[in-house]
Amino acid sequence: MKTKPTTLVEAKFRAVSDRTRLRILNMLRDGELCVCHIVDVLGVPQPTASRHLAYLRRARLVIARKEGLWSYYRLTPVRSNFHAKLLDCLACADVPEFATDNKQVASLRRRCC
Amino acid sequence: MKTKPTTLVEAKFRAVSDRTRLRILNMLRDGELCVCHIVDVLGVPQPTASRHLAYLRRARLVIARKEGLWSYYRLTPVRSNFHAKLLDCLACADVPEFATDNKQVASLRRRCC
DNA sequence: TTTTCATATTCGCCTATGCGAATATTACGG
DNA sequence: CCGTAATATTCGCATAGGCGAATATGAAAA
Repeated sequence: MKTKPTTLVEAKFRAVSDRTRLRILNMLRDGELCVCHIVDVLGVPQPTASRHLAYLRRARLVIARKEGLWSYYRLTPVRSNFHAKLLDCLACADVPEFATDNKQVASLRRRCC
Repeated sequence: MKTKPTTLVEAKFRAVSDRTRLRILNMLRDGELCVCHIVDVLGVPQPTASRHLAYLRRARLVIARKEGLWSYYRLTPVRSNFHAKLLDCLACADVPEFATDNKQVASLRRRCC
């Protein structure tokens, strides 16, 4: 078994090559959110969101924080030039769902959850 | 069958989530190369390189130019902000093979092929 | 401790895709 | 028209990963 180990670069790129995960990362750009809100905005079953969040965690793109029953996710602090540039890509990625997602997130934040 | 259509953003990210394709894109950053040189530098079978080049073409990341028996590939001219940022990511991606690839490419170019 | 709520993981199925090997295609020389 | 060289595509197989459904985990409440 001589499978070449996957680099973190590849892992990060693969992580952002899925629509749902792109939407999650975009939602987190303005700060942390709890899983239940992410589920609401995405409109997907909770296990689906959880699986994608785990994927993003493995790629070191998000970090989770526990508080009682709730888990809050946020973007991992940028430590490399590559990571910074990758987030720049997100900022100008043309994903149809971003617009409505952003509105819903803004609305959630206004209700100060 | 209600499969959501994949956006070009996702396609581009998926295209760069493979080591071999990352190496190809990196090699092309300084200008076009013909397939046989790409094969040599990568050290993979010709059909493998060809398949990855086709993948990159579908994602609109590279363009091919035919000249007699040879095909020359180069990076697609940047037309979107996203595309530009994505290439910026490549420039600071930490991929082990880049260093030696760059040396081999530089050597090829010096021999003015 | 039993229940309940929020989240995470597992399972089964199906598609996407990587790879080696074989084959097809295309263009040129003879 | 053949043969050959350069490149592209196809096939068969194996693994990664997406999804729905079911289940597990973990913490707070009763």
